[in-house]
Amino acid sequence: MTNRRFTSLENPTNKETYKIIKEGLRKRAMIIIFSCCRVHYYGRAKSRLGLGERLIIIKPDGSFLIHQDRKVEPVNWQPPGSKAKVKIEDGKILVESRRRKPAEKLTVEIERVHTLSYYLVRDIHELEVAGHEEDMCQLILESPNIIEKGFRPIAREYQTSNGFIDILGKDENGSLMVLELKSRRAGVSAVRQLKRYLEDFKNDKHGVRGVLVAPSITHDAKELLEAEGLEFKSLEPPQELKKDNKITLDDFISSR
Amino acid sequence: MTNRRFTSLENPTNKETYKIIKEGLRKRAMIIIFSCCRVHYYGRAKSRLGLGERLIIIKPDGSFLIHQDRKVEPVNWQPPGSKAKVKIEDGKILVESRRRKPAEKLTVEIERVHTLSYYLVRDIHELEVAGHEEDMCQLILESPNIIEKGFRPIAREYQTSNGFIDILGKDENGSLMVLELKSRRAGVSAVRQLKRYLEDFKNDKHGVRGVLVAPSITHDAKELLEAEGLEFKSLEPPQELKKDNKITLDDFISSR
DNA sequence: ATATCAATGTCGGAG
DNA sequence: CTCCGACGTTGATAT
Repeated sequence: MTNRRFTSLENPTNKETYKIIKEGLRKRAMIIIFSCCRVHYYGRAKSRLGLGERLIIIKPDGSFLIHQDRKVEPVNWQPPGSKAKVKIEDGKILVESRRRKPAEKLTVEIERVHTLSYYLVRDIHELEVAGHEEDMCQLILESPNIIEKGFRPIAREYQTSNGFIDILGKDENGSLMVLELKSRRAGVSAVRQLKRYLEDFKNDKHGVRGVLVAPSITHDAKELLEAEGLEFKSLEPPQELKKDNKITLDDFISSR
Repeated sequence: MTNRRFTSLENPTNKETYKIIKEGLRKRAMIIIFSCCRVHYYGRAKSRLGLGERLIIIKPDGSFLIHQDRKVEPVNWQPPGSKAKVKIEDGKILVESRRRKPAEKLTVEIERVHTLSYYLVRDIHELEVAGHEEDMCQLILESPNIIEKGFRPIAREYQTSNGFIDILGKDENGSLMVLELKSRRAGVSAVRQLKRYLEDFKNDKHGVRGVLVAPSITHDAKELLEAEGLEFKSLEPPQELKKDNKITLDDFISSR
C-alpha cells in the first residue's frame, strides 16, 4: 500500500526490496525492515551475527539500528551521520552503512524480507525530562539550607587538578565544603571521586568537609566514606517538569 | 495480512489496534507500531513528550522502546521484564508498561496508527564480538613480551584499596609493573586511575612502574603521565572473532 | 574537532 | 538480589 506519508510491503521480492529501500533513502525517510538476516560490523571493534529474524531501522539522520527480540540496546548500530546504501550481490540484498571517522562499516545480508516500509516522519517535539543531577544542583543553589543550616554555595563546577567539583561552599563555621552530587544510589566510585577532589585542599587551614549528596548510598560506599572521614547527605532529585528560569552563580559572591 | 509468523495492518481502527496489540502481547510476539502519539514516563526520572510520529517496539522479553526519527537511543523506554498492557480510554488507545522495582511507568497515548504488526521471532544467535579490554588482557597474558622483553604477569584483577589493577607483573629486573588497559584512546581519567593504584605500592623497595596500555593517548593525558613518571605502551585491541580457549592465571606463579 | 561528564544509562558478572 | 565496572557506550556541553 502506498500513500503520501508511508509505503509498506509484505513479503516483497528482492527487486521490490531494492527499489523501496533506495526510494526511502533518497527521500530521507525512516525505513523499517523486518527480515531474516546476517550482520557484520568492523570498526572500533569487530562483530558477527548469524542468521536470524531482526528488525532493521534506518533513520533520516543516518542512524542505523538492528534489534533482536530481546534487550533495550540494538545488537548492532551506526550513529547519526552514517551513510547507508543498498545493493544486490549474487541475488542477495545487502544493506551497508558507513561512517568516516572513526572508520566503521555495518553490513546486513538479507536472506528474506517479511515486511518493509518507510515513513516521512512529522515530529517536532523534544523530550522534556526532570530528575537529573543538574536539577539537584539547581535545587541546592536555590535552597542551600537543605544541605544543612548555614550552608553557603561559593562555586559550581569548580576546577581542581582531579576534575570539577559539583558544588563548592562553606558551612556556618567558614569551613570549606565539597559537594559531590549523584542523582541515583551512590557507589564506591562516587566516594573515590569525592576523595580525589579533596586532595587539592589537604593543606587548608580551616579544614575541609567532603559531602556526598545522593538519594541513597551502597553499603561498601558508606564504609569507605566513613573510613575517609567524609559525609553523606540524602537528597532526592526533584522531578518537576516546568522549565523554570535557572539560578546562576552571579547571585553568590565567589570569594574563595 | 495474516500468516503463521506475522500479522500486519495499515491504518487500523481503534478496535483493530486494541485486538492486535492484545493478541501480540498474549503470544509474546514482537510488536511494531508506527503511530502519532504522546508519551509520559514516571519513575527514576519524569518526562513528557508532545504529539508526534514515532516507532513503538514491544519485545517478548518486556523491553519497550519508543524511537523518534533521530538518534540511536530511544526517546523513552522500559527495560526487559516490564509488563505491557493495552486499554481503550475515552475512545483513545493507551499502551502502558510497568516495572515493579524500581517502580516505573511508561504511558503511550496513541492518536492515530499508521501501521501495526507483530512477529513470532526466530532468532537463536548471540552476537560474537572482539576488540575489548578483555581481549587485550588475553593477548598480553598469551604474549607478555608485547609489553616488553622479559615482562612476566603475576596477577589479573589484583585488588588494591583504590580498585582492581588490570594486570600486575614484573619486569626483567624484578620491579613490579602495574598495567592499566584501555581498548580505546586513553584520557586523563585513565592516568588518574593508574596513579591511584600505585598508591598501595609507594613503599615497595624494588620500585614500581605504572604503565598505561592503550591504542593511543590524549595530549593532556600524556602530559600528566610524564609529570607523574608513568609510562605509555601503545597496543591495539586484537579483533579476532574465533573463540579461543582462554588462558588462565594458573599458568603463572602468583609469587608476589 | 577534542575532551569531559552525566545517564530513567544498559548489560553482564560476581558475591 | 545488590554491587560494581565496561561499553563499538550515546549524547550534550565547553574548549
